[in-house]
Amino acid sequence: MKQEYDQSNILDCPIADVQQIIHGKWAMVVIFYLRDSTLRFGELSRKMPQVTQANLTKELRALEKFGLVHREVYKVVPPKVEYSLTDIGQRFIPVIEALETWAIDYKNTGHVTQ
Amino acid sequence: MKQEYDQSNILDCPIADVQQIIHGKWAMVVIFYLRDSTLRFGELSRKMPQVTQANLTKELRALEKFGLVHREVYKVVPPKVEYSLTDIGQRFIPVIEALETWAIDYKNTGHVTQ
DNA sequence: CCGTATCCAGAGAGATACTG
DNA sequence: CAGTATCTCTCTGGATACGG
Repeated sequence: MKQEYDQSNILDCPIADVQQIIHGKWAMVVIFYLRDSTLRFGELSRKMPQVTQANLTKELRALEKFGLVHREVYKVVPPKVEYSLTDIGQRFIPVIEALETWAIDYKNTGHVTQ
Repeated sequence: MKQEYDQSNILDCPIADVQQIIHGKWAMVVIFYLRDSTLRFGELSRKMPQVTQANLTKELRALEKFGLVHREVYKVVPPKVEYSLTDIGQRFIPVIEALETWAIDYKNTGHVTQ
């Protein structure tokens, strides 16, 4: 039988909490693309062709649930849905920027992913 | 049959590359604990009681493989193994710090994980 | 003390087809 | 246009036991 443990207080380490929110494979990439502008579902989807619509929807729903992304539905035909970062979502941008800096550094020092 | 695709060039988005490296559940937590000092395996293990030894080993091997963590083995009895951040590993610390700042912000604005 | 070797279960990522 | 609905399948995290 699987052992029970309290996922809400994994460690006295704030990083572990973040992991709860940003564990999706495409979570940070979505935030990356939304940082400058509001995007429609199709626009986002075209920027991330490797992600299926189903998975993109799941990721967006997760980010919405955790309050990082706002979903605005327009009652028009054809349907129009726009995604944008919330306030706390915007405050995540410095993390993305630090990550970008590091990624470039990583490549420039001869490291390779995979 | 599963379709082949090039994982090394997923998107023209540097964040996607980082995801290749930092996808382990405990990767960032390990870096968090190693940022100030070199730690022995047992010390690290005690700081992260939720992680089994097997998984901690796996994560450390992965981080070593990607060049973020250095593993120093002392040929003594009993065995002594020390882990520390490499140069490129140290340069990841700003990301961790940005993440910490955000995590605190996230909680202070009434958000909850889970 | 610091691991390795197995095994298993579940989450999640992908493919595909369909709908208001 | 912007999703659902399924189904599969891999990955990896967790449990447990053993080894130099």
